[in-house]
Amino acid sequence: MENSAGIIENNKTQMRRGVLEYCILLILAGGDGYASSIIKKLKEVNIIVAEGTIYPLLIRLKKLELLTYRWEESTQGPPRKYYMITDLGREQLAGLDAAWDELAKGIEIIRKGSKA
Amino acid sequence: MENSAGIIENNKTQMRRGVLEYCILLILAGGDGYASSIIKKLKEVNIIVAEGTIYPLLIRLKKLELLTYRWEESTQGPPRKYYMITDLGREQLAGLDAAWDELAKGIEIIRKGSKA
DNA sequence: TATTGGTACCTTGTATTGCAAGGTATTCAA
DNA sequence: TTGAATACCTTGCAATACAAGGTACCAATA
Repeated sequence: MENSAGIIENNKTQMRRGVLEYCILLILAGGDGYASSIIKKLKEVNIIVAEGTIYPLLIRLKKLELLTYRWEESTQGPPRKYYMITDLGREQLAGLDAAWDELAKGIEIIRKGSKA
Repeated sequence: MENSAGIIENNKTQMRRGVLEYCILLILAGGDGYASSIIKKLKEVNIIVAEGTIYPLLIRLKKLELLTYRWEESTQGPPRKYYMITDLGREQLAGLDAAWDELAKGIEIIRKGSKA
């Protein structure tokens, strides 16, 4: 699928890219969560992510020691892997905050310029 | 390079991803330009892009008929390929505007929530 | 007439990574 | 014991940013 009609959908996917790690760290900075709960939170703000995206991502962030996890029993099914942000994770998150702000600002400037 | 020290740099790259097509359309909506002039404009707002990124991208957008180009002589060197946005390009740009707004809004919400 | 520097174009190969699709395991209720 | 819901995870594909390397044009200078 590579006709111009599909560009928007494709680009939404691309825009999510790179922002996802940031979003996960943001969400976990506000409280522990497991894969499904994170997906749900993202969906609530219209950022749609697939399971196959989240799991490898959480594993990667854990390897980088930005996250850790603990197992917790659930009354609703199998045990859940609750992820928690680490101190290092919070440190990196601050950097990502700045990176996002810079990007958003840059785009804002271009946007204003393009209307002139 | 995949230690936690490199995460920020890596993520800045990832954040650019998907936003780049949007930026190029935005810039060209404000006036025609050629590869180097686009790179320069992006650099002015701290969005750093390599040549090897821009050229394939312009070619792709041209194939999708969001852009066209004309050759124009330069007094400063070889002729330049000036890209122009098409009507279809403007149409798609409107969609990308909306996609960006939605993403930015989503992140803003998560951000506020994570500080609570 | 070289040669050098600046500008501009483009391609190839690699690494990253989102996602669709497919798979396993646990709990509970019918 | 069967089915639905919930949770976990992996494999393979496709998209794409970038580093590195290459070609070509123009003007000034040696």
